[in-house]
Amino acid sequence: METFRNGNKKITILDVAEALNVSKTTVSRAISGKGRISEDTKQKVLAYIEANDYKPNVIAKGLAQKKTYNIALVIPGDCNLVEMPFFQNSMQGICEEASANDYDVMLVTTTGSSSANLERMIANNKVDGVILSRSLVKDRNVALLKAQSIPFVLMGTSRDSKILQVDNDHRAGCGELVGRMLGAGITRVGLIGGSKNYVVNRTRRQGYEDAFKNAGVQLETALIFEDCDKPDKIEAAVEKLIRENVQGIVCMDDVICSVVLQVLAEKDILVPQQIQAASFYDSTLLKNSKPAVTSLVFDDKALGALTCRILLHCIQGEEVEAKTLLGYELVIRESTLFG
Amino acid sequence: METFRNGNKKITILDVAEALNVSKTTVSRAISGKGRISEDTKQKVLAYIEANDYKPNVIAKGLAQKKTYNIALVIPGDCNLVEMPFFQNSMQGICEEASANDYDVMLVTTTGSSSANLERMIANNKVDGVILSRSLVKDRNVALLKAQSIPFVLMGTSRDSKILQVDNDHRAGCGELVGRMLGAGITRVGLIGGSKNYVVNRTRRQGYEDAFKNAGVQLETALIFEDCDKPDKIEAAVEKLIRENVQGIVCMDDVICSVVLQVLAEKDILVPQQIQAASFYDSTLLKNSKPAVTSLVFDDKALGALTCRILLHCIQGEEVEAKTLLGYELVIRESTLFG
DNA sequence: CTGAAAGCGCTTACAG
DNA sequence: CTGAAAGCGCTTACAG
Repeated sequence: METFRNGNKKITILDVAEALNVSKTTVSRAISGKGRISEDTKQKVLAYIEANDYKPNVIAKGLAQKKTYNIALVIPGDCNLVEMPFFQNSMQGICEEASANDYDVMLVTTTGSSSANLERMIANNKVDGVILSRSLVKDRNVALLKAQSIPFVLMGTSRDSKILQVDNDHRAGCGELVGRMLGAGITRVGLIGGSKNYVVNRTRRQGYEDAFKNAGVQLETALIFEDCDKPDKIEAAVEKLIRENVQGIVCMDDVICSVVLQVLAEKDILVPQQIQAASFYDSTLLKNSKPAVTSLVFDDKALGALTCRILLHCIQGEEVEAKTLLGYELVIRESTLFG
Repeated sequence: METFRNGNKKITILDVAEALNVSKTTVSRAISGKGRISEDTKQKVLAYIEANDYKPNVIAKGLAQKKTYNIALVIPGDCNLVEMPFFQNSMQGICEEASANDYDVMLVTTTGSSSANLERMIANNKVDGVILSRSLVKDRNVALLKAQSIPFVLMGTSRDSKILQVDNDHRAGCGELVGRMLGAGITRVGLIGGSKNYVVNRTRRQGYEDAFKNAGVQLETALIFEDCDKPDKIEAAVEKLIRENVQGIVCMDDVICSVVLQVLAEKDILVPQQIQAASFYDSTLLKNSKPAVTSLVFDDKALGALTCRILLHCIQGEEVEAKTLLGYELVIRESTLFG
């Protein structure tokens, strides 16, 4: 019975040591590459390991080294539809990068403002570091992490310059998009954005403001609508913008944009002839809509991978950039009329 | 220096043993509740632990017990927009349930058909069991898991009765939905579904067929359109269904449904007066569309939690149901005309 | 009821 | 270049 249940019992470092008539120390050294060891014995050990499919027990290794080879990824349990692709894609980038470095990622979903789950995981010594993803303006996870002095990096933006952060450059992206409109003589351009609780939405607005400053065009706050997280708020915003005679509307996400297009269509306002439209969050929604929408595209997967890499460096005690910004791409489609 | 860096150094079982003048064994027993121990000393230990905020090192505990207190969650790295809410919500259910049982969940994203990442995690002994989520018809993860004889449960459906599975009852849900239409005299009802590579889409079709069988109505395969994973395929399907004079259309997801509504609107076909429509995947898309769409709603979070619970039971060697089905809710809105 | 000791599978000074 | 030994922080027969 026993034999059956242990059919594929894992072989340990001791097994290979005995088989090769060397010490565990030697085997360990051959694997880690640390410490002096002759090339000969090293190859011998490596060959045996390869042949017998030996895999070191990472848990035991971790115990001895006081490491876990795990990182935690904290994502909001209650994110909205619009943000799911961001989390999905960045998640994949993180997992792949971690895997490539023999790390694994533990998932922590935070509900509401409670950081109990993260706390538990840290108290249990289960991770070497953590990735916080796209945070709210008021984030209690940050406070927790700081108090525990555990390495962490924010995949997103924060005004707190003390926390490591890497993000896509929403500000520059939005700046260029709006700047192009202004440059094309479209000076009355409205902005419709989601919840101001999200730092990312505030960052986008900054890009909008930058563009006006750079173009020397007077900003009109009456053309800015934030916290439009429900269809009716978006519709109201569009109607006001129409009354303001805007020539262009920039939307902070694809859902907002599709509502905008719908409202404009209902009112028989032509896009782009009468009002131009552009958006963040390239998606099938925007690609397939009529007209196809000019939009900013970010590489979320690359963002995840980079964030993970930076955290890993940080865990290994290396110096890392305090803030890293990744680029963007502006895909121009039928909904706009600039170059 | 040292002292600063170890400012919040974790206290170990030895520390509490010495502080209390008992053995590590005793402390361990007080915590685990295993083995004989006097109520007095137990309380003494527990009190000290509480007061000094001692947390056992789960890694060390795991090493000694040959357990990890981790489970892996495998999700497709490349799922489409429509499925994201499913993964997000079930993920949350899983994490919460795991947390409540002092387990943590490791994330594995599989790209394409490669199960390399899962393999690595298992080889590294990092998990006690794994949850496979909504699988493809041909799933190589299953084969891998079986070969390793590691506990796993599928959050979804499979024809392989040997694998533990828990799913929402898409079949019964679809059966009831279509059955209601048939019962209301709407006998020409079309079905438009996504990729047949997904088991869940096949399951839904079964429900559709069940309804016809139960109602004694002859099924017409000409009214069934599968693999409609692109807008143009959906449009083509709708046009054919119109020519077939259908009275109702059932869509397998909200994106399909929104395309269907769009096509019908373009052709000035009234919903529900001329053609009724219903869908799976309740979402804001369906709730806010005009008309609001009758749809099947499933509790993905509960599904995740239950799946996790079953896996945990399985890991603990308890008997579990081979297959568990969770209910559904049919939300009737303006797009249909039955009771 | 309690404890000393061995063990989980590794790593790493230390000595040779 | 190699190994014996101690240690990471727990658990668990075994003995008392």
